[in-house]
Amino acid sequence: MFDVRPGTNPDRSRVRNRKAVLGLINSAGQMGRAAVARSLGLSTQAVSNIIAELEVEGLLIERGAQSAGRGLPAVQYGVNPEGGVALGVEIRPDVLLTSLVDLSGKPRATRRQVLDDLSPSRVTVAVLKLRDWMLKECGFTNERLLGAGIVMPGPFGTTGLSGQASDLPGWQTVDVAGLFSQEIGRPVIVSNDANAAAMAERFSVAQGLTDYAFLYFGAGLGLGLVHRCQLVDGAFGNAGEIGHLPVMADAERKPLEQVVSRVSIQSALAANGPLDIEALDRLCKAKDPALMRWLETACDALGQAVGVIENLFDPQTVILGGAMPASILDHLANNTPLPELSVSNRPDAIHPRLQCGTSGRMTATFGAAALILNRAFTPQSTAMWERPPA
Amino acid sequence: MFDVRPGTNPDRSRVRNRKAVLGLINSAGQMGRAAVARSLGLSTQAVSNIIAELEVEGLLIERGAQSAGRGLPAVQYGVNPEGGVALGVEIRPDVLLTSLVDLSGKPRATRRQVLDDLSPSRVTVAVLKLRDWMLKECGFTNERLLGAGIVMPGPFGTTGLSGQASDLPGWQTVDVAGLFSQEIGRPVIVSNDANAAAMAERFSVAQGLTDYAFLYFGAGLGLGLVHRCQLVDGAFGNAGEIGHLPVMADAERKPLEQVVSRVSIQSALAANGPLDIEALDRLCKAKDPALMRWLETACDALGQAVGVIENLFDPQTVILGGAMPASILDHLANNTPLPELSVSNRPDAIHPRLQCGTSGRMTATFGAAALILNRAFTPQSTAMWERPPA
DNA sequence: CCCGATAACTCAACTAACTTGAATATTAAA
DNA sequence: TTTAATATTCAAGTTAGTTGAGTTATCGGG
Repeated sequence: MFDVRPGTNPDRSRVRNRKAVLGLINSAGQMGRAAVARSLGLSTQAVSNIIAELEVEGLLIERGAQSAGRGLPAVQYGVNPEGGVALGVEIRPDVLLTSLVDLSGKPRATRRQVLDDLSPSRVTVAVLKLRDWMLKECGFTNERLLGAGIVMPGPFGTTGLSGQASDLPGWQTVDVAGLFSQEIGRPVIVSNDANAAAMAERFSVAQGLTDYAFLYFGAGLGLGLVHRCQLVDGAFGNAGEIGHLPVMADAERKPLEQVVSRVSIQSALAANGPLDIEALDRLCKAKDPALMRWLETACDALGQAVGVIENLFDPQTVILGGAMPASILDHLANNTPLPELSVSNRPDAIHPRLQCGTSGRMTATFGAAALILNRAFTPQSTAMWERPPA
Repeated sequence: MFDVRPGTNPDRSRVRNRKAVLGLINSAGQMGRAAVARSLGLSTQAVSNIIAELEVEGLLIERGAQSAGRGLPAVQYGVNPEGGVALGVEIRPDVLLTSLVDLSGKPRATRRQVLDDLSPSRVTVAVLKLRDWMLKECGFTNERLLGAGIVMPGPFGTTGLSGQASDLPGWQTVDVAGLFSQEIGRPVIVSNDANAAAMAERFSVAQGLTDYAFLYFGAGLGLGLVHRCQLVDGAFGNAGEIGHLPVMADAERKPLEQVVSRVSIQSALAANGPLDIEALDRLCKAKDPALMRWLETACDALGQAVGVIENLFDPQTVILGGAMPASILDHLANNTPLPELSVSNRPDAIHPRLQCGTSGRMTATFGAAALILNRAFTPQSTAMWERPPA
């Protein structure tokens, strides 16, 4: 499951340091060699060598010198968006979504393909084809592909939450990461939609944050937790199943998902027939009374959930995103009553307690790619989580 | 706050590898050089050098050769309990508790000192004195002291939960870690009681586990989260404030702490006057009716809380511990109804969903020391969580 | 009972990656 | 104009891990 080798040798040191340099420059926008060296606790020379290497490989580009006070102006380097791309794959019961995201976190291509047969073999074939199309369309060679992130409906393995409609038939016993990495020939990371979407925020709203929670509107409602720049996904990859959190709504105790989710909007607005994101956006902007009523109970329930997340996890901020119109997310972020009895209710807070992130249908698909980008920018946590041989 | 240098150089490599070797051998009990090398992905030679070094320093001891099939029997090494000690300090509003814990996680000495003046200066003086006494009593030289863990009532900083009785006056603005590490001249880690107690379990019930949650009975009820062998303590060190989690009890919505905590026992058994752990133990063993009633509602509420923890963090297990008699913790662990709608409700589960850990008054004090032991056994997570210079 | 396969371990030479210190270049402040 | 400060590079030096050959001890098969 975890192929991390806790031991460090020269090779692995270099890999780590390269990631550290890239990640630092990425989150700072641009930096000079000396500044990077100070920040990482390495010698200027070491950083200089690494940066030279990364520049030759096209991962960094020079951005001219910048004078800051006395002394020789430092030559600035920034991450080259063209330096690499990550493939994002989202497998849903009804559809296969893919995207290509460049090193700066910007989506370059997206694909949406309805599949009648979602068997692993058919999906891998489709993904390979889509990868080639998108790479060609964006003018990237195959060598520039850093890896693929795969998003699938959780929970993984058989749990007390299994057997739902969102489960993919025929995938339960498959080693998904192994399958795809064999086919694609690149590193593959598998996760659920909320975790992936949370990672995507590292390239937008959560840039520079180390600890945050991401509430994701997908089929239901999911939670992605980021601690010290790394996903907290649980022992079996199923952390963040917040949909079943009991909240009070209409003087009743209900699962959060039943009050705050697209399904719950749909049932609140049943009279309008099936609604897609654009339709919801229009209704929100028109202040549709039924939607406003839904928003009121949703805000109230969301406030309770945010309180639980804050007190259990103590994040810098909680971010809302996913398959919802930005107008509704905005309303939720701005009108949710946040509990006073919370560790996050701090007078000296720098970040808002609740804010909006990326919205839209493709959020998790981009997030899938972000799993790979994050890997390129973050030295592996090397805590010893491998079991000693029996 | 985090003084981690993400960059790796030969020196830091060695430090990491030493910790990896120690940690691996610690969790396995004993191992040979070759097995360690395989597990860490290092060459036998590298491990051999490191083990030789650790043996000279007294951190490892030879445990004889063990033949396993064909081939030269591997010389086994185990962690030498005498190799080092960690100082655990627990500062409470009413009392100062200290302990000395050896490398195997076994407490060697404990002290309980009532202080009328809890100012930082008085406490540091007292701690230094207690450290010297305990070191002398156990026959350890000062060089063998690995560091000190400090446990204080949370939450840290001013939050929406501040201003409670458990707050320590005069400590809010103090850099506690800096203060103590200056005085003691060793690494210092500061945390809250639940987090520390969770770390202590790595040396008993949670040995070999990578992901677990620990419910700690202290002044209230706290939660310690361990993910990939590392504490998840939140952006400001305040994660795990589970006491305010709303649960249903007696058909009402109440904070968990009001139903499951020592204070709540005390008010349920008000007729008996003030009760200490031993008194509670006697009542439990005598099946006192009032206590049994309390246990019933507590179990019910606990089940709800465990459900939330499981679905949000997906741990391998949830452990109960702290300032309660083992009899009560046992009852809770065995009689709590665990929700079926949980990702932890898996037919193929290896670990019990809920179990007992260390109980007693000193749990968190031992845990404080465990913070340091854990540091000695776990290579620092080197994710890049340092902010780039502004 | 002996011999060969197997595995742990060590020695010595080798290599990769980072560090150090001197030299050079460029800028701002005195 | 001089001086201090800073970035950068060059070249030599250091540390730690790797490699491959050789040694030793055990098991198991003939």
